[in-house]
Amino acid sequence: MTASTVDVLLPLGLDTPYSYLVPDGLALVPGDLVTVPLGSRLMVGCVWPRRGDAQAKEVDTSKLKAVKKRLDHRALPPDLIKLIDWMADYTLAPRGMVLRMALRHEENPSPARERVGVRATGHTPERLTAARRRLLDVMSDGFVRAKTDAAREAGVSPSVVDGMVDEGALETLVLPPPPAAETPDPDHATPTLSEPQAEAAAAMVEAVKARAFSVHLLDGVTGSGKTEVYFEAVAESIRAGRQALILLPEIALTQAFLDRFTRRFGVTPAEWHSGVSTRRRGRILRGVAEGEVQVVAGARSALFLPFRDLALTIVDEEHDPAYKQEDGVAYHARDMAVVRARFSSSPIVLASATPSIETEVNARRGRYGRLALPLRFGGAKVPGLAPIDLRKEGPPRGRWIAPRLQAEIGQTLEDGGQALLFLNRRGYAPLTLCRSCGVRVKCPSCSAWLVEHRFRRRLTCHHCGYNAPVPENCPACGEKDSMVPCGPGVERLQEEVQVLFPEARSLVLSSDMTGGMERMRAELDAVAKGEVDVIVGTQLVAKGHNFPGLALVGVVDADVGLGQGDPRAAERTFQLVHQVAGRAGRGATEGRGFIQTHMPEHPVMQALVKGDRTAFYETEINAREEAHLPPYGRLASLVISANEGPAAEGHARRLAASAPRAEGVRVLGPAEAPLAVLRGRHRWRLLVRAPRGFDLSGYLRAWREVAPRPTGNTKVSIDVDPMSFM
DNA sequence: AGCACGCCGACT
DNA sequence: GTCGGCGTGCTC
Repeated sequence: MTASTVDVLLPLGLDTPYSYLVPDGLALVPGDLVTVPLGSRLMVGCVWPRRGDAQAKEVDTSKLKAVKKRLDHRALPPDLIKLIDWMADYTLAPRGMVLRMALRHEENPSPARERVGVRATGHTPERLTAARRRLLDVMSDGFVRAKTDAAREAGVSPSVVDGMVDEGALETLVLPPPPAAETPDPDHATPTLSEPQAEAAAAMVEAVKARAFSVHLLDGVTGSGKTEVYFEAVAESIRAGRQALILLPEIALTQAFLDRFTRRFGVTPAEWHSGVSTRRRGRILRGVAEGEVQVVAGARSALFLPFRDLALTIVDEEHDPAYKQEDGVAYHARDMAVVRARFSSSPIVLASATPSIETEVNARRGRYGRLALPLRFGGAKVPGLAPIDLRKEGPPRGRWIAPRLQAEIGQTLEDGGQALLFLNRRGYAPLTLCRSCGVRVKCPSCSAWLVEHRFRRRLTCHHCGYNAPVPENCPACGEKDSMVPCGPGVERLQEEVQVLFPEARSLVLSSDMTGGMERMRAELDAVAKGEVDVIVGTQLVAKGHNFPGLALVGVVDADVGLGQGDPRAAERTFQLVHQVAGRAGRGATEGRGFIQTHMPEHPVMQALVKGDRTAFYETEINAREEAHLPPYGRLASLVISANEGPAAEGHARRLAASAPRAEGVRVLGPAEAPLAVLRGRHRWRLLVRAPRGFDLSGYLRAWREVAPRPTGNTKVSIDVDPMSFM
């Protein structure tokens, strides 16, 4: 009689599960979370399905240790297990590292702190102070309240509550844990939809009812009411008592989104992102696993939540590059969401005003259904963009606002409207150099310039976080007071606004704003109330916020990132500028937009100026097809990093030399990676190009088998479907 | 990911 | 002579 064993996958850099003995009386199924001994410590792992094929090497039974215990609170559902296996195969990451992403948020299963409530006993104490009287008044309804709530409602300090408990006027009792999220009401406020909106909504509702895998592109310009439309599909999944996941780029999970959700469903959705406390996440996780939490709005990590009955996934702003995770396991959350939808036999909707080329092509090929929304009837218009040719009518030296844009801002302010200036550069100046010797201030551990943040009086590296005070004298030649800032950032642009329009109230909105979420919320409120005249913002302003009073949008430098010939840069510029332009004219007023550029003839600029989305997609899709770039070809990038440059380069060369031959596959490089040094690591890169439909992961796995092992501190990281084409 | 083991340089 | 740096390999 052989003792039974299970395979347990551990959240480590291991690709294969380990076998453990199962103690008598413990029933385990795949997906169960268990504590197991590993070496000298205990750790949480997940019971994994046995591979169908006879696992090649059985471990010596005498070596097996036993499962310590099963964590009772939840198990990973089968579709999530499949997703983890699939992702590991696809990305070449160790299975355990993918599992880690699904377990990360519950390393400390919250020891649910007991909440204590109080209730009136009817007994009145002998000494009644004013505070005590108020408290008893509030409590006289006989309801149970949390201690702090009772104190707050009565306007007394918590010690008064404690005093009344001691006197016997109040009794304490343990409160049940609060629900992870309130139940959304699918019929709270049903919207009036235009005909095209209703059609798109109906198609999505049908897809939810079908309980089968399907992908739809919900394609509608800013202001066409995409959110309201997909909310109808969410409502259907709630009605069916099932679950919906709404993925958003972290930065777009704003109050504006939550407000819209609340207006539609009466309550806020469960939020899942890095800003949510561990305790709260623990509760949401449990609720999701048990099926009580019906709607989660979350950033990409929400993809790994253990939904009990996933009925629908929405990927909002599906084109957003924030969905791509670069470090650790390299994956694209949008693509993985599609895979999970397939494994859970449920529909997924990709929503965007400016779909990625990949998604657009999938829709054109008919692989994805397309639900197109025209502009909202009777609503405001998306502004056209007037080009300002910086070669002909640029601003004077040291300024960034061209005379024509200045005049337009002036006119807008006179008319009482708000203006938004968009510049995708944080800080004061992207470069600081010595006027005397020309030296540029570099990051000591990255190949990047330090960016001045005048507000904080520091120079900062945007790649590693290094920062130092702004030097008064040149660090190279010692010349006094010779350091000058070069180029604009949003802070410097605001300075220019203050000079040009001394009366105007201006505000900088960027991700490194101090004060966190609350400050940001307050600032946005101020904007909405019309307390701000000119907003100067980075890409943050493009995402999700509504500025009802906005009458003018100025794109200060549309050329940022363009010109190096990276097709992805063109796509990104188009998407970003298109979105920023969409911020204007969402209210009653018709907005106007201006775009400053050195290359007005560039196809991207032309498409933006004419508001011609179709032209952009035609040009870009043709270019991709001709160059056999995704989605008409496949790419993988291998970054070889080491503490010393020659070690990285040497290994990159040996690696390239060991590449297996395959029909249609080319290995390009090695070349220095775009950021040649990052956090003190020297980086070289290989790029693999393969035909469409080629099993790139399989090829890379075979390559890794025959490749020389990296030694010392050299590391190879693989990115299948990288964002960068260069 | 940890943790132990082992091989090399520089100190009480 | 030992302490301790890190590079390497193992954990069912």
